[in-house]
Amino acid sequence: MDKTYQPEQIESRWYERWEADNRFAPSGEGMPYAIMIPPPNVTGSLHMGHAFQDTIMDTLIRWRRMQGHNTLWQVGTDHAGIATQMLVERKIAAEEGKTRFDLGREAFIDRVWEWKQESGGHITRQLRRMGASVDWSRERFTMDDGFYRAVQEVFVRLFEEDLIYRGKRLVNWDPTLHTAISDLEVENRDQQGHFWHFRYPLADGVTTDAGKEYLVVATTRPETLLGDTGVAVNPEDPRYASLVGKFVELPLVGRRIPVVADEHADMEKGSGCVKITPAHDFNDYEVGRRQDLPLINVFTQDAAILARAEAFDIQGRPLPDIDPTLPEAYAGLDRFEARQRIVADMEAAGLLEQVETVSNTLPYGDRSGDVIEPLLTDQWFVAVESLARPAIEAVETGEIQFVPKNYENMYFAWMRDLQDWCISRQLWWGHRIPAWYDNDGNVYVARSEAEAREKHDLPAEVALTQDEDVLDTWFSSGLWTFGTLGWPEQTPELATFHPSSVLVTGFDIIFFWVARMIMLTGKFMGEVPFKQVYVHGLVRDGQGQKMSKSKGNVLDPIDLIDGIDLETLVQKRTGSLMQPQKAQAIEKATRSEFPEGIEPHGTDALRFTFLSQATTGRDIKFDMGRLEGYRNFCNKLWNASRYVLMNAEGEDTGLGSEPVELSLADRWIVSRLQQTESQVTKALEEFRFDHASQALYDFVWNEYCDWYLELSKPVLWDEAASAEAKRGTRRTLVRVLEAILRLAHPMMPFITEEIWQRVAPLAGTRQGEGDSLMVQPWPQADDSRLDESATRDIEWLKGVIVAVRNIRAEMNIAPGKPLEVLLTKGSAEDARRLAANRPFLAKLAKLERVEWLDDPAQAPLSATQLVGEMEVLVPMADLIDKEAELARLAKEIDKQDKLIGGIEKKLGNESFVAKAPAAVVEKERGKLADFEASRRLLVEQRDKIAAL
RNA sequence: AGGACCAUAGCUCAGUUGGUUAGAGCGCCACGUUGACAUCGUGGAGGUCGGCGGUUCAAAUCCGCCUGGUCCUACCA
Repeated sequence: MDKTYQPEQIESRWYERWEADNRFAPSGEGMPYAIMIPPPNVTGSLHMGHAFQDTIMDTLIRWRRMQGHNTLWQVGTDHAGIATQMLVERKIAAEEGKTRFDLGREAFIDRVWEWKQESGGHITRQLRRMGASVDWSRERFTMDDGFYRAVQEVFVRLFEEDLIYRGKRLVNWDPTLHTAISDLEVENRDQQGHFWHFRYPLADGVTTDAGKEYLVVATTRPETLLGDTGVAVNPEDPRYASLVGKFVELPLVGRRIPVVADEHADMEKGSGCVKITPAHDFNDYEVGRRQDLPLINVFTQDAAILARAEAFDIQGRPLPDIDPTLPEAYAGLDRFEARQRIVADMEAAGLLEQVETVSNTLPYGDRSGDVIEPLLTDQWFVAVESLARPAIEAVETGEIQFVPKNYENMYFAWMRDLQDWCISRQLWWGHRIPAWYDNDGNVYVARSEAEAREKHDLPAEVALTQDEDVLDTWFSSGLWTFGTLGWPEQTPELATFHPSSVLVTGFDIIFFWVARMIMLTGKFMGEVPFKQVYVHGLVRDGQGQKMSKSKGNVLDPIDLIDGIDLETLVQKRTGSLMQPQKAQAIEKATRSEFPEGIEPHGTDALRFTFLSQATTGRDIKFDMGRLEGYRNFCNKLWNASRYVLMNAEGEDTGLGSEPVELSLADRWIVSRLQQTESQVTKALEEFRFDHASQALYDFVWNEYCDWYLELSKPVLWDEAASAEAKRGTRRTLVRVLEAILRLAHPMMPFITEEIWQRVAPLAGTRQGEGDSLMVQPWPQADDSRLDESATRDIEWLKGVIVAVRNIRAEMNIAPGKPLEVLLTKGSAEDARRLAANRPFLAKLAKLERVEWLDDPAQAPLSATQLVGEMEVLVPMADLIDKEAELARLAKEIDKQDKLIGGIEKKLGNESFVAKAPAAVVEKERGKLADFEASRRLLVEQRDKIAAL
């Protein structure tokens, strides 16, 4: 083995080997355990969130695989409608100066497929780099033929059950992308805005109770005035009671619109009167429905003002009786321009009463960045009510469990207030809606045009055109758990692996995806899509900032693995920015944060870092320091293995029938191993990856390396040690390491496999050349191997060694200087332990001589430390700096006094003694005795030195 | 406005059902190259557990209020 750990070499090699050996496919034996990967965007690239998520899934899958489960990690990618279409549109625009309309639908879609072929392998390659043990043979893409069949089937069946309908509804419209988007794709941003108070003259000579000839309404959106179809007042409002049923004359337009009573109007706010624009505001739409007001749309699809408005009733039927004329002056104006003109015209007409500056929030499309417009359009919807009920129940009954549990509340809150789901998108890239229209506008929903004709008996002369729209991406991803397993066919995989075991996902897509999967899967499979949902937080940068290209704080997981030099990193972060003016600041920050670029750390270290930071339900501030620390941990494991191999390869490791003797240390480390195995297993069961990684780290570094390897040296290197003892220690070294590798493998697959290949033959666990750590049994703790007496003995030994080290440090004695040590005031047990551990003590504490002193009175002047009741003495003679030592002792005594004081106070409290459990009281008494003993020793020592 | 979550060492975080001398890693200080490892070893400094109040014999832990932060939902006519 090389002297230093070099991850890049071993990682790609092992992944290829595993894949070639078909290690990732289900074994076909054991209990099924399945995870469906949240499908990343096919043309996307791996970001920190993916890397984190993939690490968790892979750890679970590898762990369960080793436990003997029949594991399937289903892999695949998503076509990601809007995102991908926009990307290709931009690319074509940049390269050829053409729009998708120049190309036409078919040619454009061909181009998207081309782009998918070109770039679609990127993210899957990166997934491999992360070590993801997904079953590549089953890779799916949401636009595959098979998956499309599932999508069509679901659409058609839902339609046939009246759970899908088409209608003219108010939807979130993106004026840039020209498509409807869901509520969830809308991002609310705080803004400084204006609040205009307008006078709406009352018609027919009516006046208010206060004698005014107008009502005052306030709005942040004056341009929608053109579409007003009413003014609402609160039914309880005495000021306007007499006006309900009367009319106002809509300024600039001249339309007569009624004053209606509706609870939407808040008496406390403004004048108490609200203008109602049902076609351009979601609340007003509801008021319109309640009050039977017409809907008047005044916007084009670009959100510019129409020349002639479009009037509909609440069912979306045209209302020819309403005069659609709009003032010519505004026709074709963009909404924001129209706003200014309308405000100016109102002011000129003396109808502007007041302008307030207010802060409000505006809806933005999270893809386009444009202000979203509520717009009346024809769309397809899923009626969710009947689907939501069982979906809520599945979580209520615990059939699906969220981890951590508090996300269930978030889920319930959303599910109980669910609006019908708009599933049509005015895009080209996606699953085209399986609906056909004849020339009369009749709609036929079927799996194909042929089926539509057959079902509805339509002769060939009847021309049918397919709906232009495609489905919301989340409609298809909602079928992910069963669609990937071959549904609607009843495949063996579907029978075996559905429901899947656990979904690993970010809280940000609980609504987009998780909820919809539960609903659609419940409907079509009659069961839940997964039994548990592990919800993790967002990966943020070291300062807690969201990573984003525009902030220039993005870390690429691959760069953390392979390293990147500063110049390349700067270029990566500042290249092709939307706001190039930020480049300088980003460059500066990057140069100061990574003056040397980023070192390579390897996949295993990155994975271990993610796991160690995977704490429950909170965001992760990615810590470069920990990444380095865990890279060092890999190195530690590497070097410990080198030591073991150096001492075991070519030697007798106790596999044969020769007698074997286990030392105290051997028994101790085996005992501690059992505990570690329990801890790691328990932590994984609870999704506490931080605990699992911590337990492993502790055991490997602080016990196996720091103590056990050191304790093995006296046995292996001492000529006097017996062959049986050497065999026992070698065997323990090798077997414990082999168990460590199995325990660590799900978290750090590469380094463990590499080492295991060398170590396993010595432990007798490798079957042959082709064997892999991936399929070794998961370590199971054997409680019969817990050894408390060995543990106590080793703790004693560690205590004495640490005591001597302490004395060295305090007395400024060179670490290498051989010392003489006396032990005194101990029990027979202490004496026995000394006898049993003499060589270990000598080696680890660098002692020349260690003697038992029966009579404490004969102790020479010494530096002392306490181990239990026993004193550890290092005779100091004239080496002591009197003043310094007295000061140190005084400080120590003071510390003990405080501890003693605290406990005495406690024990002096009658209620404590009376009410606290006896065990607690006993424990306090024991502590008191300890502290007092320490104090006595310190005082004795002080007096001795003071007397010098 | 309502709700959720968070606040522990300079930094990133652990701390199961209340009883610990409050922990880890990184960073910091001192010392150290003998053959696993300087990507290391040994020792150390550093915290009134955000603030106030309450429950309790006992609170980092339970309850209330406050402050600060993150996020979600709603509103913003």
